[in-house]
Amino acid sequence: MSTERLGPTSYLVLGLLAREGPSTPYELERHVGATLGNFWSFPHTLLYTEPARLVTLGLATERRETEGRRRRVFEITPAGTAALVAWLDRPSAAPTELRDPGLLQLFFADLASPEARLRLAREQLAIHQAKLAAYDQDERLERRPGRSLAGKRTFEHWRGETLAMGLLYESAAVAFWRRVVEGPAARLAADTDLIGVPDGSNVG
Amino acid sequence: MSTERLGPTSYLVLGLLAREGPSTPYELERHVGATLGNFWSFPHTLLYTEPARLVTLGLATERRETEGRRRRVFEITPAGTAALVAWLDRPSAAPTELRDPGLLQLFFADLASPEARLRLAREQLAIHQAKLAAYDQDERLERRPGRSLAGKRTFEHWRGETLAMGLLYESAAVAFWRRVVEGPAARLAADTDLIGVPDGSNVG
DNA sequence: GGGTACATGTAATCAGTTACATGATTTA
DNA sequence: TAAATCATGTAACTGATTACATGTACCC
Repeated sequence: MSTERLGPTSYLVLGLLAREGPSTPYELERHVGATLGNFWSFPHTLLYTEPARLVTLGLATERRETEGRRRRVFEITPAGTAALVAWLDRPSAAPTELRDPGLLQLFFADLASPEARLRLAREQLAIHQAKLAAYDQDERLERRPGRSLAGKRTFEHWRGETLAMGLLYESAAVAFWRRVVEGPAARLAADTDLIGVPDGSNVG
Repeated sequence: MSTERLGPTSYLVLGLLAREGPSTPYELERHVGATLGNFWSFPHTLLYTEPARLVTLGLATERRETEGRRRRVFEITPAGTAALVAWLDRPSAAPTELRDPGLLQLFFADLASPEARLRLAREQLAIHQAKLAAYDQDERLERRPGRSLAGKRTFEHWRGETLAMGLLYESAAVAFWRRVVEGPAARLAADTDLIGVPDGSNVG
């Protein structure tokens, strides 16, 4: 069996199907958007085509609604669960890909005008501040009392844990771009307290 | 002119050709590996095919050595420089892609055994600690006296600045995974001082 | 002079993206 | 009932990855 034709997207879908039960591509999209989608984009078309691929591999089944929107509902198979668990049992050693167009532009900023460089830094700072604020908002909603259903407890925890990394990254990015805005004179990544408390106080 | 058939890889090559002058794919590869390649991987084959594409677009020229390895040397054209500067003048708004297989596995760690989860966290911690140590080593070499040639000064600065973001990210990752290793009890991303001084003291 | 690491490429494939398109539900 | 938004998909394309392959220089 070609068990090694599976990529990150495959495991994303398998994992969501395992945790959330039978799902439509749209439901997958919603879940992704609320979690990993914050820092790892999965175009919606992927979440329509990937489950179909999993079906051909015997890792999921497809059922089509007969009424209304006639949506396709996918469900994980035992083989799918096995593949997922096997993947989880073998920690990935692949390095993080940090693909940031802004950083790429900064890398070449010496080839353009100082004004362009400053504009870049300011826009990037704004972008990351906005993202950071969105995380904070998210977290506040999350902590809202009366929302942690018993069964959802575990999921919410893992969700929060993973999002914490995204939040941490955005904090770092804000600190970084702020330094860039302040100019080359400021020493970079050489001070303590580069990253403050991510509680929103460093967003404005 | 199809000026919008250019992606990040195109600008990477254009930028390097602009800054370093005529280069072979292998030279491009070396430069990338020492800088952006630390957190944004560009497979070496890309650096052979992409320059060729730029040639067809009139943004670079190709010359082939006659002796020895008969390497292909690429040089940026005025049109190429123009495209590069135009890109730098229009700051990108595309969000950062943070594609981390380890985080993906953590996100689904509740579907496997607690042991698998702990193993994952430990391995990720080790990976990021090693990366952080490598950055430190790099920086130490960089600061070595008698190495900053006058003409190289500017480049070295931008290089260092961009690398600082990678270093900052690794610091955050180390702090993050350490918390994960310590268990769910520890509150995540809610304390001050999550990220220590990136001087190597937190690598061991 | 044989092995190893360095260096240079080609070709096929495929995951991911872009472009396009339409149906269903809600709201005003 | 028209407009807007939500939801659901297909198909073409292409940038990136994988697999393969070979030549050159260096070292022992």
